Amino acid sequence: MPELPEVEVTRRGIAPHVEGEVLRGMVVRNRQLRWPVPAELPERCTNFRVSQTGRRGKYLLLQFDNGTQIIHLGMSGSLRIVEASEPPGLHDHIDWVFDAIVLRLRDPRRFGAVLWHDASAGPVLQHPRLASLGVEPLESGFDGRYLYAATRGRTASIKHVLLAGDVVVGVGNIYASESLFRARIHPLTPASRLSAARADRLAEAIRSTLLDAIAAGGSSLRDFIGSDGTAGYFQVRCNVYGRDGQPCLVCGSPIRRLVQGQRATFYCVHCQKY
DNA sequence: AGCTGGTCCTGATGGC
DNA sequence: TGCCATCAGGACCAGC
Repeated sequence: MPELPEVEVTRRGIAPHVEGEVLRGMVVRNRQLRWPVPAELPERCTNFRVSQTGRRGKYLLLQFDNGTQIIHLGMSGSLRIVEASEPPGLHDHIDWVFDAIVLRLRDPRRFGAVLWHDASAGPVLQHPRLASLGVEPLESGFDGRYLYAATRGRTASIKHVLLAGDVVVGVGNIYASESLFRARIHPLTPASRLSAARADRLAEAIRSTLLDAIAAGGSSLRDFIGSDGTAGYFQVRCNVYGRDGQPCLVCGSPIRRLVQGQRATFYCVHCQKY
């Protein structure tokens, strides 16, 4: 579930509880996430202070003075703030224990990850998982001009290129469909065929779609903390995603579903053009 | 049984 | 031929 907005809302939700706090210990009940949690990770950070939280794409960063924990929520991960006395549930794999609260990771499918980047290895953005990521969609480097240039020579569909993450990060399967709907671009359009004007439209659609979703999630932050972790996930009312067969909210034509690269794509046959 | 929000890896393909 | 970027598919896992 977590795409960029959910990760950003998670970051904002946990930040007031962990930034500036000293990590007193970690409880790793199951190391077998996407990659094994490094055995030395807890001792590297215990009794170190979280200087700040950060985010790169869908990766959440816990920065310590001696390095950074890199957390990915995968398909089913969630973080929440709980009381130390709250017993862990099934799939609650990792606790970060602070003086006042516990930060707890739940991840049933275990596609998530918790990695360590030591400060001695240089800036965390040079970590192998982060080094080749595309630009941040909500930062100034992302605009129509960039998107246009970055899609030249890409024969794959624009939907596929958005999901690939090497051009722009953070756009997952839901928001890819939603952004393409807002930009009125058919998901099967070859990326290289986007005109400069349509690249402008798409870049703006991606920004506004993600910002709207963050705003919607931000309004549920109170529920996010201390809940079962799922309340922090939200969907802005989708225009197309999951609405196969239902009428387009703009023109009334039926929304269609197709499969691209084993992922479902939803679009309006009438509003979205090649 | 088949579907589900992510993304890494491998091996194949194509352009220069 | 070799190198590189890109592409397509499979893999990981649990819950509904």
